[in-house]
Amino acid sequence: MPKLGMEPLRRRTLIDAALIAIGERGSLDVTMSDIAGRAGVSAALAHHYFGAKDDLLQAAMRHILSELGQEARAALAKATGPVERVRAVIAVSFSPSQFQPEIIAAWLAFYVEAQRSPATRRLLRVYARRLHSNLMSGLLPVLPRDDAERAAEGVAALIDGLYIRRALKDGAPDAASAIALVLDYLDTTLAQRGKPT
Amino acid sequence: MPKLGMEPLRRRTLIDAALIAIGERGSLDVTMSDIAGRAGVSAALAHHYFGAKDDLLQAAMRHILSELGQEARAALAKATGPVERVRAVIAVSFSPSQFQPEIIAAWLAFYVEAQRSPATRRLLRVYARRLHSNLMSGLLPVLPRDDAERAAEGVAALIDGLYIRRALKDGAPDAASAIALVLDYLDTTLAQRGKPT
DNA sequence: TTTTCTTGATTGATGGCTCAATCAAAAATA
DNA sequence: TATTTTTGATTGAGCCATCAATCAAGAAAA
Repeated sequence: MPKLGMEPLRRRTLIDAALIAIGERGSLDVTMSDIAGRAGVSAALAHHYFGAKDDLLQAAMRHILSELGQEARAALAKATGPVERVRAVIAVSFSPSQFQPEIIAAWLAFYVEAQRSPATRRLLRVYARRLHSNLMSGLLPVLPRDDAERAAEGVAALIDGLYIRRALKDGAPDAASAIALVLDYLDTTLAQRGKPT
Repeated sequence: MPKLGMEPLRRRTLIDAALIAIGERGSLDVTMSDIAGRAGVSAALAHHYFGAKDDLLQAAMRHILSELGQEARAALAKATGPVERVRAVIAVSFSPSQFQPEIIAAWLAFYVEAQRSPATRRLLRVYARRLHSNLMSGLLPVLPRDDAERAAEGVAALIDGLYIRRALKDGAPDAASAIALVLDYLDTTLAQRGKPT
């Protein structure tokens, strides 16, 4: 029985704490002390395990990205047909674990960070490409390539837009109506251009 | 003949400088010295005219909001019919003066700031409401209220989403294809649900 | 003991903001 | 007109707080 060191536990705890802090403040403008405090350790320890603050933030970003990817894979596995794949991708984007103010605030903050940090930009591009390819895997069988591209771009933009609007949480759409809106867009597009299902 | 003081000139210059700085860095993480330097004055003077840094940033936000509003009013005035009004709103959102990386980066940064600053949040809500009402003024005459609401929400989300995607400037859509995408959404929605034009 | 884990204390840098002082031009006064 | 006074514009210098990052030394575990 391999005895694990503290490292994985600490890293995980610190990442969770970082995401909570980011979510609460709504930006990456959080101090290492704050994060470490939430994790119940000293700031020095956070540096010990992550090196620099940026590395911890990167790890946090990677974490939500990886969770999203996991959910997406699971949902795609259950999808029965092409269009179902697209619906699955949409549903995951607005699942309770993703479409909540804290996570959304973190996403937004990371988008801003991407302007400055090439590493973060790279991560966001990975996400964008994965989303695009997931959508295309469902759209290509039922739409001509050009229309599929357009539809994928539209769905992706809709998702991002609904996210950002949710961040203002004023008349922000809840998950249900957000999903409905995107599905409506999808159905309309398919009805107009798609091969019959 | 009223002799103007330096104040309006300086305020304007500083606001421009702030927007350039924000656009370049891609976030509100700009120093007063940087902004003042670009404006060719000392940091102390910036404080003299604006008080706190937040006040200057607020003013900068108000400025781009006001420019957008002006363009929108002008475009709406020229619109001949309801649907033309909607098209005008869309066109303005992607006009060269708005849909450029620096301005978009500023928008993004302000969305993040809104998480922390109630004043900024208020400003963004003003924008959101104005956009919504502009869209509705064109949609209500040709769509049942519920469908109009949905369409307005969809168009708004699409616009925001295309903005945020442009910020990553990877496979980012250019203005032309962004407009095309939104117009396509509009036409499709109208074709499906609208009264004939 | 040796190794791992953890922290308090410290440092160096950054950056918002204040303030006293300067300068120029206008206004008031002589 | 010449002189004094006032006022707005402007800045350099520096205070002060915040924070990321380091380090050396202490606890805990092996």
